[in-house]
Amino acid sequence: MRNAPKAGEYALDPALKRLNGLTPLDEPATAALRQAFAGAWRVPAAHELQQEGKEVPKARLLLGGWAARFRILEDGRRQLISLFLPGELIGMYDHAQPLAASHVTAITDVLICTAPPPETSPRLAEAYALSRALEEAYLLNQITRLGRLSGLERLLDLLLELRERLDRCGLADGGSFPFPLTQEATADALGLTSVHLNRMAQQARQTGDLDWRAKQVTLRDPAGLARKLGRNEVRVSAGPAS
Amino acid sequence: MRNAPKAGEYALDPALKRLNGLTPLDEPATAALRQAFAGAWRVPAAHELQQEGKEVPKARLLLGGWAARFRILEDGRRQLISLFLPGELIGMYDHAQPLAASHVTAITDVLICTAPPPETSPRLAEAYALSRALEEAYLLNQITRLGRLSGLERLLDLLLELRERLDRCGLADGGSFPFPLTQEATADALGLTSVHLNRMAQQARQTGDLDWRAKQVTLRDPAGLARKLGRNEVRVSAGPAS
DNA sequence: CGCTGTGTTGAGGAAGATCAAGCGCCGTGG
DNA sequence: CCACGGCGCTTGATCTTCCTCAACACAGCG
Repeated sequence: MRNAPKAGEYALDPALKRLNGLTPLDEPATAALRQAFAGAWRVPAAHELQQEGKEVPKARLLLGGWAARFRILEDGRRQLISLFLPGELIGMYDHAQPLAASHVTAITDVLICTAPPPETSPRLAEAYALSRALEEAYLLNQITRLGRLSGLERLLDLLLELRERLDRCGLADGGSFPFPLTQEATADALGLTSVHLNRMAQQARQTGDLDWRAKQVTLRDPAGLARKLGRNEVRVSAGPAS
Repeated sequence: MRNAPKAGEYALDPALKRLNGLTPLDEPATAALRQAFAGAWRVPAAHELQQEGKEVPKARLLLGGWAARFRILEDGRRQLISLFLPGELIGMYDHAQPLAASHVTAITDVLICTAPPPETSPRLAEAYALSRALEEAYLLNQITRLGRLSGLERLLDLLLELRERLDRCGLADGGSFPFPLTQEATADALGLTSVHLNRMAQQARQTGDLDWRAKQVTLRDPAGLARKLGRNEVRVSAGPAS
């Protein structure tokens, strides 16, 4: 975790930028968010944020760092279901006593806070709704990735998605972005073995599409790559914003 | 579609049974639902209910028949993302002008109605929330299925899930239930080719675990099979009801 | 300085895809 | 009534992708 910043180093901007980018927030919303940020706490890498089958605590907002949602089978096989990036919601449900459908752990050191309730402001509620719709769309992406793409395609498709998502909170610099997952964890996300993932990564390097070292990924020509893979940007609302 | 009942033949029970099983509904909720049922309409098999990228019309409730959510890649590869069974919600979102993240088509002839708004009653809102949480849990199931299970495991795991879901609306009879998907469509759901799926099905037949013919599936000993696969029932709430 | 975790490479094997053909069933039209 | 055609299911042969097992290199860290 060499390159994972300490929790104290995180700017609060990414989360605010993402939510505000989903839909313009009003004064009560930003005020509530800033107050929530003030009560944020840090969770070190590899620690549990949620345990499958246990009751989900209050909805939380990820302010900095990466977390992952996964399931483990009885024989040890592991599937990484999705990733949580800065500005994304963890465990927001509308029903009583929700149970976690998966584990969640911190991948890097992580900064989280309690999410202000949607009743705070209609604008905040709208931002949450959009965030959850995006989350669902990412799950659908993951399903088609695992079901119908080859190993190499899966890797590149995932990286393109992450680039797009990080861009929403200002954490992508062109085709470059932090990528704290080990190859092992990446393989678990893509339904591959780490050995095979490694070979696919080499292949992507040799074609020049990918530079991946020291927890940092650079995609040469993300737009062209997306076109080649037949991947288009995720949109969940016909409105002017996202 | 020989065995698909005509839309007119559907009882309205399944949907009501499912929703009421999620959380006990009150008088306003059941009244609103019955009124919505009265305005239900029929969509023939293979017709579109929703188109990817287009704006989602009002939220709908599936009263009878099966529908499927899927994506198609540019080169024709197809991934069936999830299934909609009687009593399940289609296209309910909390934000303005939602865009469909996938296609939805009717697999059998289908009976649908507009879903009464959640504001109708807090009980109805709770039922919707639980329904959506279950839907998310099924997506997670699908992800681990595609990512980490073998072909044979995928088939049996999916069938176990469908049995459980149909049981919620009273459409499963022990280990037996209607299964209107072709092998081709089933393969698309499981990320396999139809040829390979066929072989896995034969294998399951030979071990006696599965009887699948004429759009009808029977699982011998679903509980034992679930145990063998390490699969446990889906629960999304710690409350007394599901 | 040795340990552990992560990435890399090789050789061989298994799961699943592809290509191709045939069969039964049913609806359609002559 | 029968011939035809299409669709869904089944089977065989061959090829590719991905997995398994094993070893080693390298870096960070106690």
